[in-house]
Amino acid sequence: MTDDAGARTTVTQRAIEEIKTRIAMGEFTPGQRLPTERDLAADLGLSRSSMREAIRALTVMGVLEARHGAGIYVTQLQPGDLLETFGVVAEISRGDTLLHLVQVRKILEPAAAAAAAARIDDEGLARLRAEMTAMERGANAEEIVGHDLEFHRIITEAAGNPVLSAILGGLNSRTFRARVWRGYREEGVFARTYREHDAIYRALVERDPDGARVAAAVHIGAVEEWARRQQEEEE
Amino acid sequence: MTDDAGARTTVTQRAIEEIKTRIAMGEFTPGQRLPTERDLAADLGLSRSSMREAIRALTVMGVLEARHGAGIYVTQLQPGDLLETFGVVAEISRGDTLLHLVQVRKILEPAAAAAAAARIDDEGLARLRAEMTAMERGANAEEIVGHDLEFHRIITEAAGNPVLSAILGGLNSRTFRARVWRGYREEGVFARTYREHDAIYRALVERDPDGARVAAAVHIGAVEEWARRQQEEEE
DNA sequence: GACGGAGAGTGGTCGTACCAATTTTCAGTA
DNA sequence: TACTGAAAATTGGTACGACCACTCTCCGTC
Repeated sequence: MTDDAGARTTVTQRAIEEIKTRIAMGEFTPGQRLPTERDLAADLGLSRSSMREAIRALTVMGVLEARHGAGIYVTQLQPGDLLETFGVVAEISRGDTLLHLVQVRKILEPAAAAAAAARIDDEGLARLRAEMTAMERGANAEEIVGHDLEFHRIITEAAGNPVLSAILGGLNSRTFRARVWRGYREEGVFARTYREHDAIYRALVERDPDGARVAAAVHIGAVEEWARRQQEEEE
Repeated sequence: MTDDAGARTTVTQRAIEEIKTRIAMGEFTPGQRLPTERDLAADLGLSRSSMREAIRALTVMGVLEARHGAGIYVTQLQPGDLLETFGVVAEISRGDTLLHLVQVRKILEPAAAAAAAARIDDEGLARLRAEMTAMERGANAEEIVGHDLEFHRIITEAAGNPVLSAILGGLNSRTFRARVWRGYREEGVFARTYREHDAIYRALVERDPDGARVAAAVHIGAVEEWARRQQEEEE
């Protein structure tokens, strides 16, 4: 406040950057309990209120976790933590961005399916089978969405890249998924989806990366068609 | 505080969700000025301090922007806004996650290069040429890093998908890039990088999507080798 | 009409008091 | 001595009020 470093910034933003830097430099490590809010505020030279704002920001970013009465902890800093807010883009976007988002999925999901074809174990395959069955039996859209999500999540996990999982997890948020299912008004869409899931599943069973890649691309292609229609309706 | 919805949450978190919902439902629109902090707090039934924490969180998420003395605004909600914190994963990660991050780039950058081959205009090509020249003339690592980043950014922009641009923007953060360049200790690495950039550039000039895809994959493959060595050294 | 200054409004910061959840300490009992 | 339960202390969460720093609007003057 007395001294501005040329750029107009806030003490809270400075505290955010300082904590991030200390983490990046290894001074604060994954899972570590930090000093108390009060001590951090004193250490970094700002009020407790402003420090709380910084902590809230870092919490939302997945860097810190506040436990009421117990202290402030650095998260494990896993991609799942750090990309927690990634889903907001899927929740909020419409029109153009929705389409662009699906097009990114069209790049990533075939690659994930190909990697999964090489790596998925028998338990993973059994769980995929179970999700497909549960989807068939689904009583309502919400249940179907849940199993649809789980089907994709199992494949993505099997690909073995947590960054990829976190990104696809965000792109595949429940809210977004429910929008897609609600947007499917034509008859026969469930049957087609089931067939597409089955094609992916069979390629995984055969350990056929290219087959899985193509099947996933066809499947996402249908979602892309939907998103393109959404975009056109909004114009 | 008087009424908990089963799950233990905070009034601040509730306010965050409420604002997000109002945006997703179209009640608050891109670029709109929101009611004042004081009014929002009264409207949502919490204190101004807690409301400020919520606003800070939404600001860091790229959903809102606070202008000192002028009010709180909804951002344009573009992918570049909403994925602003995406870069934290690149800034903080090391070891395994660094490698996984590069592997995601290895999926996305070839796809971006292929799309760019179909779409880039003459101006884009000229700018790529200029960045390659500037990189050759770079006086120090920082300058080289800047032009390296810009080279990749031009290609990604030319692909025409803002979600993809934002993701690769985050994966390609300056901090991360500087780490890679600092990690390059062998001789000849600059020359190889230049050759790889040139191969990408030539494929773009030829409007050859597959050529661009392969050239980009080779280029990222080298970064992957570096990340793999980083991981092994840390074990 | 243009410019400058004053006042009002609004975000940013600080400090204090108190509440809500967790952890630690202490006393009592077996 | 060890264990348990209650009380005290600690720590995050919330609210409030005062004041500072910045922006915007309005009004007066040239």
